[in-house]
Amino acid sequence: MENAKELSFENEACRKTYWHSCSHVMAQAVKRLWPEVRLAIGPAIDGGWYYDFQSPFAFTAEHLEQIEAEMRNICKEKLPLERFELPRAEALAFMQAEPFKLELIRDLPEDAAISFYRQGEFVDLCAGPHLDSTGRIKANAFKLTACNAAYWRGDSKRETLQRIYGVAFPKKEELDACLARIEEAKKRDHRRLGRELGLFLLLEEGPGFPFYLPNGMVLKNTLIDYWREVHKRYGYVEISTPMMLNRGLWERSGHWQHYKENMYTTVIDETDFAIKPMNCPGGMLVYRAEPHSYRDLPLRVGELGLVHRHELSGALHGLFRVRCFTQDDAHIFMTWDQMLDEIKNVIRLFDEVYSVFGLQYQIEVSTMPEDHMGEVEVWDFATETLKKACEEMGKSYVINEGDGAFYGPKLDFHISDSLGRTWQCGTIQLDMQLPERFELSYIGADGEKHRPVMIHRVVFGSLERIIGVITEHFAGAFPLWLAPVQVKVLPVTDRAAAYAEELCRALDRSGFRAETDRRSEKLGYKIRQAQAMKVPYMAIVGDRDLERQTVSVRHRSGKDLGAMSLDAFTALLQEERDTKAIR
RNA sequence: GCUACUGUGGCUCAGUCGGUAGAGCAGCUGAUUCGUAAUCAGCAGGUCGCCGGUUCAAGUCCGGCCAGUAGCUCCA
Repeated sequence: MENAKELSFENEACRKTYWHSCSHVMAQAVKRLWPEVRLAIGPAIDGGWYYDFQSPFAFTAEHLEQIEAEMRNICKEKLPLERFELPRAEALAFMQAEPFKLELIRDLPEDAAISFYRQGEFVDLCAGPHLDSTGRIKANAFKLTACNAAYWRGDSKRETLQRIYGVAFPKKEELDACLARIEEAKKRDHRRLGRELGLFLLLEEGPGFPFYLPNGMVLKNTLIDYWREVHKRYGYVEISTPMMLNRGLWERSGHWQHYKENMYTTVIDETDFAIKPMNCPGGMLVYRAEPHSYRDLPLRVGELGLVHRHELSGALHGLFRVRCFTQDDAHIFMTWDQMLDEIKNVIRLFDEVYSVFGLQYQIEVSTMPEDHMGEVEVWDFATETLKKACEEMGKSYVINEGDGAFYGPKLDFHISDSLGRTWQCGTIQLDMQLPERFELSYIGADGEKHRPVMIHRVVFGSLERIIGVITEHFAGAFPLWLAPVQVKVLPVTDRAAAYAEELCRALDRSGFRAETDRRSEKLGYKIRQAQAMKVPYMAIVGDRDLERQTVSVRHRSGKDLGAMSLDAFTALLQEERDTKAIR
């Protein structure tokens, strides 16, 4: 008989089975400790499992420890997990004490075989599969990581349940590594780094409205410079549309009817106005302002648009989810024939941008939702074109069934950072509706008016989100080209202060962001502070350097690059900056 | 918005059974001039998130708001 060590954790199905059994063991432990707690559902998820409970009291960290202890007992008891089936009526009777389970059973098809799993005194409604014994679970290699609220069936109008999350591995060392990763992620939290590095501020006076500090502004502007350079190369033009437009415009775009809850509105001269939550309607007006020829297409119009959305207070999260942000938007107007090539062109651009940051990504194709507008055939064609573009670019993708916008299917780019966490940033959304609503047209080769297709796309998602992502990805140690301060000049004594200032000015003239730390502190102290600010290079100058007209260069990695001439140092910096190297 | 939790000087935290606040770091001043991750001394800084209640007395108890954290919902 195989033992737990031989369990394959390589494949997803095996991991999910293991975690699913863990969730049953956890539920069993909870029922042993507090029989009055009601069971909802407990699936395996990416990286672990959860179980939702309805409990008369709130679970705390102490409760989780109690549950873990009981789970270890259950593992030691080596209870076999046995499957059995019951006809519907008996199943309902059997689960009568569990109202959530009853609801689940009632929602199963009339003729479905209703399966259960038993382990000792505990039985749960479950389709399986499971491990054959609770003894297979490594008792020292799991942990209950969190307890939080969740709605029954994900519906905010229904009961609020308590969800307990857990992680488990076949070996204790893997659990420890996982917990260490969680700790590392905390250290990289962009909200903490944002404060420490002087990037941005979030204040009570403006919930969800970030303030940019000088260092954050350098970072943001550098990203914008790069964005403009790339987009120019890919054939984009740039526009800017107003922050506030009248009600008629938002009614035409459909936002007034469908998005009003999220919009900030006001009245000016007895007319309703709304602050833009999206840039597209303004972009439509620009397109419509003059006639277009098929020769102009594809027309790629970029806009770094500042948008405001009244997000739910509980949804706000650092720079990842704010109420005011700059989308690196672009609207591309084209013919149906151009769609495939144009989408490939956008994917190419995304590829280039993400690789500069050393970010990997996974593409998701979101297909037609139930609540949609337009003909099914048009949707099919558009969706197939998105898939084909990925395939021709050699990109794999997963399908996200029914998750498209009501106006068209989309490609979502899920970026994964250096800790393997994923973030949704880039998206390419086909829009078959706005050109219709705004009656956009172009004159074809046949001299007739035609309706263009449009795509919305963002690479960064928003400047705020990408700043948050790369701050955590680089743990605040930005590559030279992005670093707010690139060189810190550190005089060892006051005798070298003037020389230090001179060096700093020379670096500035060469286009580098350099600062001098002239305080009469010891060198070690100044280095410590420069390190804390993650400044890429420290240019140390003392009597020796003064005498030989050199600079002693230290990299933030701790590496001492020794004394060199200013020219040599500048050349080194230039090479690293211009290649956007990650060091 | 919902559930749970949190809210003390710029930051990290202490404050015991309610008796009108402490530390370290950062800051400022002075001394020190010291070559690769913390020199020493002194000074200054808080109506304890806000409003109300209980009490002779509230940072400490109660209520309501606000903000934040974890998640749910939503999403760039």
